[in-house]
Amino acid sequence: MNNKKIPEATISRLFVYLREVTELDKVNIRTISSSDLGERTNLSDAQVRKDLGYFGQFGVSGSGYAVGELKQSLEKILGKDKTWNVAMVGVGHLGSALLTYSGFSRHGLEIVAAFDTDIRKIGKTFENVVIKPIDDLSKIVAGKNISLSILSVPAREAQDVADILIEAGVKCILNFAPVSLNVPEHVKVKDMDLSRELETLAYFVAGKTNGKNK
Amino acid sequence: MNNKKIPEATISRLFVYLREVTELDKVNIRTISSSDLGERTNLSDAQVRKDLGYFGQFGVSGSGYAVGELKQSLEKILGKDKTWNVAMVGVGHLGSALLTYSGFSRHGLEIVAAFDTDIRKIGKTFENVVIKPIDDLSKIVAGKNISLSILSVPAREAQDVADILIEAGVKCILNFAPVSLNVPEHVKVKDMDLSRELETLAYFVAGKTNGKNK
DNA sequence: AGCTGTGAACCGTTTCACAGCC
DNA sequence: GGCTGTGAAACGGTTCACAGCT
Repeated sequence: MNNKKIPEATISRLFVYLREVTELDKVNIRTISSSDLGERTNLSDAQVRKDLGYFGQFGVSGSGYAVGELKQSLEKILGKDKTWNVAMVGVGHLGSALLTYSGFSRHGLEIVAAFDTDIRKIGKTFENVVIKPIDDLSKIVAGKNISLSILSVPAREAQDVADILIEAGVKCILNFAPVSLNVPEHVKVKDMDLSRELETLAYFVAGKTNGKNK
Repeated sequence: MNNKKIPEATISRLFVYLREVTELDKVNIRTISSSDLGERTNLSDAQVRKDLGYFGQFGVSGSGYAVGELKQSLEKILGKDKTWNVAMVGVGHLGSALLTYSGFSRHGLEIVAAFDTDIRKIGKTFENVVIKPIDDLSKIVAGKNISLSILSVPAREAQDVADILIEAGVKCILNFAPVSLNVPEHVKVKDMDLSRELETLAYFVAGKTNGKNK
């Protein structure tokens, strides 16, 4: 075992290993080595072993990891026996697309509430979720014990809405608004700034390639 | 000056500084110190100075950075005088939301082509972009000199489509499919695995908080 | 022989701390 | 006095390399 601090990147990769191992299990592959698993996930064998090593020793020297066991262990570690209630704030193009995205619930993430300021949207239903006004956010988030949220409101409203979410007890924000949110220590934010990510990628190939002068 | 290798994280933050400086410029603030800029972006003053330092010395000791100049310098560094053609592949809920998202073009990213396999979608138009079959991808991507792409197809199709994109000359993929894509050295991929990001956030607050047992 | 688990080395990035400039 | 620019130190994470298990 090991009680050192576990890198966030390791946790994130654990979900990737679980995904892969689940596939292997489906096709009845019983055993996988760190190097094979690394190849399937574009990671090094050492990386795979080190990541798994944080949580104990479930490999077998000489043969690798038992797929079924590894799958179960990862599910346990990652809390796959739980479901999470998620609040969605901002039901524009992106927000409504995410509301109808089935990928979340497949991973134990249930969007159980959605909010918007636009009166024309309030009362509408997407995938069994009724859009409510932001004024109701506090009560609903507390009542449904929601600690995860997705923020897809326009940039200028993002900080205000984040404040309301945090005040209501939300602990995590997946932030699609292109702004730097100010949040207290105990709240985790992950920025999903699509334009910025794409521009950053572009920067590194810009030499060889072909943006056009305006 | 400085010709050391520049971290990707630095480039990504440069876009954040530019965003902030653009706001400051709008409200006629003429000067900003590294610590003020750091506060606005939730970064340390040292981080701000080091990032900017990679590209020369545009600060003024004792008073800080001239907002207008810094804005221009950042625009130049980041190639904001260019526009980029982007191909969108997979026009489901998410893909069509992204097609109608105005944030991209505001940043010089023009979605100039969109593709899908679903015959019912082909020929439809979103924001002046006509959906074409994947079979036409190669020709169109080459013809329009497209080096950036957004991949929002189902997981099982993602690798095949990525191969086609790369074969056609695309250099960057913003990947919304929850799979580890195999790509050659010269192609850059940024994974946008929404469920994984949210689950990873959840993991770190799971102790204190309240996922429900299934 | 094959493969894991893990200290140690390495590398990239961030933070510190201070000399130098305005 | 205030703030930049930047080497040096610290940190965090990845890769190496090998002892030990099966």
